[in-house]
Amino acid sequence: MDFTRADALNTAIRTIAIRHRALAASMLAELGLHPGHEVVLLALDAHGPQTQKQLAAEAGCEPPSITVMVRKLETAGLVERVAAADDARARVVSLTGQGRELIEPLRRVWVRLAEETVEGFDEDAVRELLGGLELLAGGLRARGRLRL
Amino acid sequence: MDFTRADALNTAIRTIAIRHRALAASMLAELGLHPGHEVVLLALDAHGPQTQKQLAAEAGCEPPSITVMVRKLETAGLVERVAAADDARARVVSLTGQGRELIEPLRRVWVRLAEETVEGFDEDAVRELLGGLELLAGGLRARGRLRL
DNA sequence: GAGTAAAGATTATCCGGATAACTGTTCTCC
DNA sequence: GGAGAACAGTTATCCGGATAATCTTTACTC
Repeated sequence: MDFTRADALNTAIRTIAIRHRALAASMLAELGLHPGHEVVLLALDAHGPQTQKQLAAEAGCEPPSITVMVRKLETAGLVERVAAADDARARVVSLTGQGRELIEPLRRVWVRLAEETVEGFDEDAVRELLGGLELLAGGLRARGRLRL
Repeated sequence: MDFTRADALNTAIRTIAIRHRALAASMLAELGLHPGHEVVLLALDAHGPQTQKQLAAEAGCEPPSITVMVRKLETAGLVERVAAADDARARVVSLTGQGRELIEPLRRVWVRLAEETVEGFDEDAVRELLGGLELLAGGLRARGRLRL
């Protein structure tokens, strides 16, 4: 690949990353959340109570990041941690009632974010783009240097 | 847009953002750089000495981020800042000889990163994907809440 | 069963990047 | 030409996310 093309690709990804996150941040702020928290909450909603290790895998980030986020969500009253019955090392995280109440608004924000992200794209373009993004994500995930 | 689709889109973008950055970080580390620095160096190489405001615009991030990165690049000896001749507020940043020497290896790393990112994609798929990413980036840039 | 390896979680410390607040300079307009 | 708005930059402080190291508990192996 020539440099111009490579730069265009890397720059586009960087720009999308920064802007999508900024947009997410401004929308999530309405719910008192920071970007990253939504992933944890949605994962808990989708797959029920689970350990932080599982959460890390689902959220696509490292355990220490989960520890911190979960602690903040816990002090915010959205989540609770209890020691796992069968393993004293593990802690099972689950949504509190207050956390569950936040899920519906959160889902709406999540949809609005996606819609704004692809605003101006027609149906086919979105489908094509989504396909490409998922391939890209899959490829990067596979050859990532990360532990997960 | 339904939730499933929205989630797929948001998650893919988040995953790509994290992984691409992680991949970049591991490659840039070979040159002693952190992600973000390369954007500044490449901008200086592409468009010559410029103020930090211009750098912020080119790098797609906020002035305070540029201040810190430029200071680190300066202490690393890759960049130097001189007061602008016509404006005592502004500081013009330029590459040092040592910084210029890093450009070629950096460009190679940048190309390698892009190649690894789209590994497995054929020529047409890359072109299509790049087009979609640039549209996405443009749209997000346009409706961003950021100052730039 | 004892001793070592592996795993879950946490802490500390680094980084980029954001906003808010502040400093100092330039511009504008009366 | 003097007052106030606008602007370049910096600092302080927040956040997510990463790695490395540590602690505790479980699992494996002899």
